[in-house]
Amino acid sequence: MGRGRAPCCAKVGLNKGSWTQEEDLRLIAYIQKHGHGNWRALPKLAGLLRCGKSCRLRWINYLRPDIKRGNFTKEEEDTIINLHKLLGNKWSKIASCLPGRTDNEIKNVWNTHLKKRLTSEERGSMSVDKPDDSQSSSSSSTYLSCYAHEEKDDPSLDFADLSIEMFELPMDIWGSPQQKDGTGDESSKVSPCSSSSDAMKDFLVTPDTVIQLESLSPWMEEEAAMAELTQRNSVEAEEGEGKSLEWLEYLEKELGLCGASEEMNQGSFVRDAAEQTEMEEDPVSSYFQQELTSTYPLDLRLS
DNA sequence: AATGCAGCCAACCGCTCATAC
DNA sequence: GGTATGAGCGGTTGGCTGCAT
Repeated sequence: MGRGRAPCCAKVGLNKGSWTQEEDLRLIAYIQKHGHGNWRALPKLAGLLRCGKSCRLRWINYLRPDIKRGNFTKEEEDTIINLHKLLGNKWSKIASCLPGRTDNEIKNVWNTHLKKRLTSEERGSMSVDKPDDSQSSSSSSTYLSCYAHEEKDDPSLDFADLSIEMFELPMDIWGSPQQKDGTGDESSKVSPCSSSSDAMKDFLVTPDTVIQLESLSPWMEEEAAMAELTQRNSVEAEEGEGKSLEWLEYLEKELGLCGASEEMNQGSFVRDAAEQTEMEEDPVSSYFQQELTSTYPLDLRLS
């Protein structure tokens, strides 16, 4: 084990750098339809000139429906700091304690804000607890809240609702695109290669997305035809809502959020005895038991 | 208005881990 | 048990953006 390995794919002729809106759409559309059983094969099947790794990263860090965008709350920052004390640079583990946040995001926040904040605090500037964080830690200028959620500073954010709402967005794309955000996005310009934030924003907001999708790869046309057939043959296919729920369940499974929404709905997180025991031995769970027991829907799968 | 600089974030790279054969 | 492969993780970096001069 652990011998390292050859690159996940021949990188010749593959795109690198920022993802375009079209690439995002392809990826989302493909995963929405087929899931991501095999990352390595996915780009080819989806008609993407990317390596599987890149697709995975893009999905996990940006396109996943349950990504919580926006500023980190004070609570989240504190959680990160405390967990970092316990775990060190185990970003994925820390991320697993912060629903909707990715390891990459947390790592960035740590490196850019929290580390500095801690350093300055350690220097004895404790008395000057400047709300500098609010500006720095969030980098609000570039942190696009592309889903146009009002930021809830409440860490007990309704994760289930968030999941469902976000998850439904792509479905809208296929059917009736809606403007999720009532604010009316003035910046509806498509920036072809930018910053993914823009791509995503456009993807979500622009009502013309369906047209854009129609112009995508051949497989999508085939898929459309197949879908039509399926629609005739399957009652279930006509149940958009049912499909949505299935997809949500699938996504939750895939993303390890299994049962999160149910649990949230029930207002309690029931774990079996084994898990409980495991958690008790775990510094992270100890932390949460002490500090945040009822706050976050934990999905601690610490190895 | 132009330029330089610093901050920030998305994406890449290289490695390890997990698992199937 | 050894090997091949897929997936995941953490560190690093490229480039965009905003601010200061």
